[in-house]
Amino acid sequence: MKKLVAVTASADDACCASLLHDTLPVLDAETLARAFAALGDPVRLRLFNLIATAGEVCSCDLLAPLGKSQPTVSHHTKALSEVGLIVGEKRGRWVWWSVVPGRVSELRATLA
Amino acid sequence: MKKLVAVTASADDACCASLLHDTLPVLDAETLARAFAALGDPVRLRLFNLIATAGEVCSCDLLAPLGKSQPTVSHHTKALSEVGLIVGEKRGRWVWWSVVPGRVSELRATLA
DNA sequence: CGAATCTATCGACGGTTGTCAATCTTTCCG
DNA sequence: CGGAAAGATTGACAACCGTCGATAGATTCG
Repeated sequence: MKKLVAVTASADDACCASLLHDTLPVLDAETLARAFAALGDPVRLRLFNLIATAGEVCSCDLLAPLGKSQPTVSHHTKALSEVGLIVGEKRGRWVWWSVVPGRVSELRATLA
Repeated sequence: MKKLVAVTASADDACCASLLHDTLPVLDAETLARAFAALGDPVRLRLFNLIATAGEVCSCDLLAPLGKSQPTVSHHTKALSEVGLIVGEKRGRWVWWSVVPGRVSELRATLA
């Protein structure tokens, strides 16, 4: 562990002024990272992109474009919805998925 | 596997028109997803944010704010640089890290 | 009610990942 | 040269993740 405060004036033993403070609170980082991680799988990223492009998509139409089994697609939609990136509305037998614009904006703002 | 084309006019056996095509090429999704995954760890997201905020940071100043061991920080900087989000310039004994704006823009564009 | 269909859950398996201690490499300076 | 310091690499281990088959739940239709 590095010492946090230089008591004496000897600054030549450090490469720079240091004392960086976290602009991203640890708790927020945890939540944001979980959202980024949700997009960190190629299948899920394409899934997210399909929904974002189409506006509203039902699960049954995601199997063919993604080339994955039904349980796998269900697993991924759950992962994306758990971090708030998409939301599903059940209409009859089908579930219609759409993106949550506000949540996406938060991620974009983190990359400013 | 679901049939991709409805030969007959019986559309009542599907919930919608389907025939979604991938707007995100599979290969691009692979690369983009790896970048998002790199931001999908809380420590790495804070690390990235520290560098983005400070503009230029040397590795030795990242240990204290992150509270992680030197090998772990090195592991994370490597992960971020391998996906092109940050780049390190070696000056003498130290390595100075900075973000790659173009790469970050690509990620932001994916969230448009 | 009963059959059919869409979706979610469970269990399991193989692969990946975050972490640290120990060690090696590179660079500076006396 | 030789010691010191920064950073990278290696090895190991526990935890997590993507995937699928099988199964259960929910909803519509006959």
